[in-house]
Formats: sequence, C-alpha cells, structure tokens
Amino acid sequence: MTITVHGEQELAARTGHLFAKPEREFLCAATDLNTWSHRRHRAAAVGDMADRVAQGLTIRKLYSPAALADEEQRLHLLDLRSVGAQVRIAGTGLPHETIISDRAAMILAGRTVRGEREFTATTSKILVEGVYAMFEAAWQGAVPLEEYLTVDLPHIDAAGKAVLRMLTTGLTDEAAARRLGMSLRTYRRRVAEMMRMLEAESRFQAGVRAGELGLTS
Amino acid sequence: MTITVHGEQELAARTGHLFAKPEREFLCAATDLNTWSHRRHRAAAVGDMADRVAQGLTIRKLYSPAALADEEQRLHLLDLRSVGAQVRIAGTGLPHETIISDRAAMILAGRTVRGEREFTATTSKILVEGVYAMFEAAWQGAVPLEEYLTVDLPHIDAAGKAVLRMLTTGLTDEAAARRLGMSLRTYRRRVAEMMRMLEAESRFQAGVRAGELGLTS
DNA sequence: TCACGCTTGGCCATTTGCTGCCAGCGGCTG
DNA sequence: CAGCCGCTGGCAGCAAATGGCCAAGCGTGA
Repeated sequence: MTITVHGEQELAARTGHLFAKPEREFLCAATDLNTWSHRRHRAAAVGDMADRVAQGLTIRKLYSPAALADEEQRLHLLDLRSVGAQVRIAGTGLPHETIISDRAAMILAGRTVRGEREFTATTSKILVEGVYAMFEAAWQGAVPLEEYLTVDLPHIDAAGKAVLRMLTTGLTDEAAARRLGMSLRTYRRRVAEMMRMLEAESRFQAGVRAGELGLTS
Repeated sequence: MTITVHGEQELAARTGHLFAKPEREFLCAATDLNTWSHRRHRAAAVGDMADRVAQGLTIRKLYSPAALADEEQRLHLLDLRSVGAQVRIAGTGLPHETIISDRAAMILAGRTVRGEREFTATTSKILVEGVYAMFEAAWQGAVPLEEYLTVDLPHIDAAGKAVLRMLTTGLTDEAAARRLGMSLRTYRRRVAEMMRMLEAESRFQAGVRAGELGLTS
C-alpha cells in the first residue's frame, strides 16, 4: 500500500492507525523540530515518550544541524535524550522528512502544495526496507547529540588552530614554535592551553580528541 | 508512477528507458558489487562510465564494507575511481540496493521471491527526494574509498588495541604499563610500534590519526 | 606620567618519553 | 641436547616536554 495525501489532517485520517502505536521502534529523520510537530505539543510528546521508552519502545531521531539553531530546540533535544530517545545529528541537511514505525510503515513528507503538505505513506516492504537501510547508514555516520554538543565546546580561534596544525605535523615544539614565529615558551603555553581545552592529560589523548572531533581538518 | 516488478528482465523491459541514459547524476547504493552487475559486464561498464563522466555525468556509488571483501571487487572499485566515479564506503551494511537516476527515477531492490528478484521502481517525486536525502546523509557519513583503504592499513591486534586504549586514557607510560601488567620497556616498545603503524612522529600526531581513523572506539 | 594587568621570552629544574644494550627465559628445530 | 630466535625486563643516556619564576615590554585608564 502506497498512498499520497495532502495535509496533516488527511494524513492522520487515512494513516493514523499505522503510526499511532509503534510497539518496537519509531524512527524519525527531519531537518529540525518544526517539521513534524508544533511547539505547543512537544512537551506533552516528551512525557508520552518516556512512558513508551520505559515499555521497551526504541525511539531514534535523526536531525540536521539546523535542529540546534536555537536554544529551544536544543533543550528539547536534550529532553528527548533524558527520556531515553536516541538522538543523532547528521552532517548534512535532511530536507525531506521520514518516519518509520515498527519497520512496517513509513511516511515521507514532500513539499507544500497549495498550502497543504504533501505526504507519501507506504507499507510496501521494499520501500520501507530500502529507506530503513538508508536511515541506518545515515544513522551510523551521524554524531550522537551529546558528542555533537561537545564539538561546540572547544571553540578554537585562529591562533589555536595554528597550534593544532603544528602539533599535527609531528614537529618538535622548538621547530613548531620557530615555524609560528614565537618563542618556545609561548608555544608551550599555547599547547598547554590547548590541552586544557581538549581536557587531555597527554598529547596522545589530546590528539585523539582533536581527531575524533574533526578539529584537524 | 510506482511499480513492482519481478526479475531483472522485467525490470529492464518496463523501466529500462528511465535508467538507461542518466544525464546529470547516477547514484547507486549496494552491499557489494554483485548486487547489480555480473562479473563479466563490469569491465565494459567501466569503459562506458569513463565516457559518460567525461561528458559531465556525476556517478556516486555507496557500498558497504562487504564490497571490499575480495581483491577483485577492490580492484574494480579502484577502477571506478580511476574513471572519475565517486566511491564511498558506509559504516554499515546496505542490504537493500538503491539506484537513483538524475534524481527523477529510482529503483529499490527487495528480496528474491521464488527465484526472481523483486524491485520497486518509481518516479514519485516524494519518494525519490526522500530517499535521495537519505542517500545524501549516508554519503556524508561514509568514508571515501581511498581513505577507507587507508584505514585497513594499520591492522591492530588485541595487544595493540590494549595499548591504544591505555594511550587514550592519558596515563603516564609507567602507570599504563603497570595497568597492562607489563614492564615499562615493553610497553614503550609497543607504543613505538604503534607509532610506526600510525606513521606518526609525535604522540599528538599519532593520537590525531587514531582518532580520525576511528581506532579508539 | 604612573600604575596595573597581561603577554612574551629566557632560563632552569623536573618529569616523561625514546631507544640502545644486555641478560635471561621459553619455545622450536635439527 | 644444543643452538637459535623472539620476547621480556632492567638499566642508562639522552631528547623532548612541562611548567615555574622573573624580567621586559606593551596597552590602557586614572
């Protein structure tokens, strides 16, 4: 079964039964939080979600970085996390929204046509499984929310970036300092500061952090 | 238009016109190279591909790590690269195969039913765009082929992994060695070996490499 | 102008990391 | 059984990293 509907009311009327009560798994991919739900419904949804997660439902939500554009959305994502939903941030936009319920039913949202949002809902095994596989691949490549938020923590200015670059070359401190046109003592001060920012006790550990966080590319 | 067909002959007969001549972009996601093409056709396909790429066609192929299971597939992927196709390896299996042609037509392959492979082909804008977005997200999280092959270079055994783990904790060598129940000299030997494998001159550099390559998770 | 705060650079003591050397041990082979 | 090889561990010498201390210089505000 594959149908196209217009507007959220028609979507709910014709497909609500497919998505109302996921039992095992609920997946959602969207650009940001405004895509599927209005602001005033979110708090209630979180409460409901906590109960469902406690009953064994797996909830996975994949958003684009736009979902972290404002503090309200960010807080809501943290709420989702606190009730046990898994949230990841993809490295790219997710302009078309997808919901997969119990791996059996799926909605894809299209564009708005004459004021009504266009949706395709389907229970086609092939379609659902195909998109599910893609979701899974995107999920694997996405960053868990906490990690993504951590990425924001070490804000590194140009001078810091220069130090990181030098550290990544493998040069001794003396050679690196000369390269940057500063004294060894100053360079080492900068390195010590960088280590603090990366919360590392050793250079290897700092390197791992920098590498994992993509700070060296 | 969305149809389900059985077997590759019916697929070609009913949808061949949609996929035969992509003009701008051809996307393919699959577990490995056996999914869409037989071995004897591959070399010819590469030749054809070179011409098309030269004419401006963008070819992107996303495979799972299974595509690198044997040398023949690996060499073929390198051939694809050499003619200008973009190839990336996802971090997860892609059990269902997808082709998107010029962002206008799409095939999803399902399972084999009574000896015939089941396919869904569609030109539905919503479906195509939805899957396209997922493909894009998966693509962003996937590793370019050359990089992935580089990942394979440092094959790290269990002892090496233990050393990496210790290095990542930030402990001094002496503390780490004691933790692993070996002498400082042996630990340092292991560390030196790890540095060689990571091709690093400094510990920071080694850490970056390990972190970027995902060796610490 | 003077005082203050901050940054830089030189110097130095200490710690940590790097690696060669040698002895000892265990396993394998002829 | 003896010899060889690979690995381990202790020790030593040296390099590199860590960071404290102090003086000098600069910018800012009263």
